Amino acid sequence: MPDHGGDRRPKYQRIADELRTAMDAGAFAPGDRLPGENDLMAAHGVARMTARQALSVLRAEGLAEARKGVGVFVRSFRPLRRRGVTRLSRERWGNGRSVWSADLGDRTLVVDRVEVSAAAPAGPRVARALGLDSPEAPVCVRRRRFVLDGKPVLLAVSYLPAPFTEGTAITEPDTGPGGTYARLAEHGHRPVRFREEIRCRMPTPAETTGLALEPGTPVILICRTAVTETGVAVEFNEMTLDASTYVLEYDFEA
Amino acid sequence: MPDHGGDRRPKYQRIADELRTAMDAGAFAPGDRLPGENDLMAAHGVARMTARQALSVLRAEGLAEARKGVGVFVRSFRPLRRRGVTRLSRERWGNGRSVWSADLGDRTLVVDRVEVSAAAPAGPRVARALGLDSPEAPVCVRRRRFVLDGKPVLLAVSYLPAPFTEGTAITEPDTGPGGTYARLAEHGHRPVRFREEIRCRMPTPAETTGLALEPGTPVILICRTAVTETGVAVEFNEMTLDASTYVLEYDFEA
DNA sequence: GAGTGGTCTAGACCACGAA
DNA sequence: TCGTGGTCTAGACCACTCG
Repeated sequence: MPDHGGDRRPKYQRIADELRTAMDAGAFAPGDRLPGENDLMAAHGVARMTARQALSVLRAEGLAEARKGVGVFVRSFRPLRRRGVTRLSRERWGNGRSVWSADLGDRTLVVDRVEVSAAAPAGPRVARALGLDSPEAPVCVRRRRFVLDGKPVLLAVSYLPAPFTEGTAITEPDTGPGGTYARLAEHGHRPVRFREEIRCRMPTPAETTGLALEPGTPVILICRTAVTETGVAVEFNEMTLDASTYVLEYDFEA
Repeated sequence: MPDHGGDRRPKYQRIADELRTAMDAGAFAPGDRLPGENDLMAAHGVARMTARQALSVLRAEGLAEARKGVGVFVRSFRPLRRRGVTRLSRERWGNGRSVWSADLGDRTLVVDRVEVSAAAPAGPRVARALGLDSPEAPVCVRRRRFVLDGKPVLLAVSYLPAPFTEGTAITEPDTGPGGTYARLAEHGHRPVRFREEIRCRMPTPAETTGLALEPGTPVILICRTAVTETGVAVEFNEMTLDASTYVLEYDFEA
């Protein structure tokens, strides 16, 4: 008979709370091992599935990660800072201190995979974002995966209207010094205005494998549209970020 | 006997995949009822816990929500757009209009709860963000909850150095026309530069209750620092957003 | 009252990693 | 080899919603 000991809350919630409180109090540091299923069964006198459910709560919250055959451990959060504005315009204004201090600015992202298609149909969504007349309009598609210290952290798919990329290095895996935007500028299509839209949700199975995500890790979606001085959209970039890795930063003026 | 039918993947994953694929194909529209635990047990010849685990996968992905005693249903996503740059431009808050008005479509976003403390110790984190000398330095703390059509979607905690707020309406629940920034401007502390830092993670239990979140819904954290022309930080604002409600938007130039 | 999802038990076999 | 977490079964009682 399930005796809740004067507490109406489910057992697995109380066990999870107890562990979470201990973690907050510093009893378990990031990387430390947590009590396993067997420990919780013995300590709380519950069945296997109940102990398991308690741990699954912590994993779903992104607080713990299980390693098969080893144990359950406290996850750590070491953010990678992405500066939305200054990264596209070399200019800084140093006021306003960062809240999440662990700034790994010196680490460099390595492109893991590149996949380029010189011309493919835009499709309705991309055509609308780029302001193209037809969903059949050809676009250059560049897919890339970025890896930080061996762990994939960012998937990016960039769409550019084919007329702007034909005969340029943009259709090559290596776009050359300055990257895509430098090539666009050389051909008179320099992007000057940007819009980034940000969403956040739980990952699809494809994203989970592509980013090697732990359970309980959301993804951040950034959709960037780049526009020239004359108001022509030259790039639509869809990025999928491991939310346990990234902190986004935007500086702007009133 | 666990017969995986020539497939190495777990049964619950294959069941979840089947439902997810059907949802993508449009067999289940947002709001539609999905096959329940009993349906899946019968259809796939599995035990209760296995069918349950399959559904829990979809809930953890934010795709489905369970209603006790009723069934499991496809979740819908109706985003609320938050414009990070233009919403803080001077014209917006200079003319007495609420900065939030621009965010709304046909829906209404109202402040649900306000809690103001005229002077409290900043604490190390806030002191650092505001560039205060001491963690004991007094700050005005304003806590607010915003509700959209009856559902809480945003928790905001704003910290302002007490010297800038003493004797102003900022220490009142109602800050008056133009809000906090208008009051700051009137006393010679007009914020002109802003930095917003964005993170995303799974919610804490407090956030889950405070925002009435469904399981499988991440939260977006925005930390905004507002700085005057002379480089003095006058506000540090921590916001917690229901990620299933919000889309953030940032416009900027190269 | 019937059906639903929420919680829980007491077993079982497996794959994995470390000693 | 041994302990770990991953999966799965076959039951059970409960609270909730709806007709």
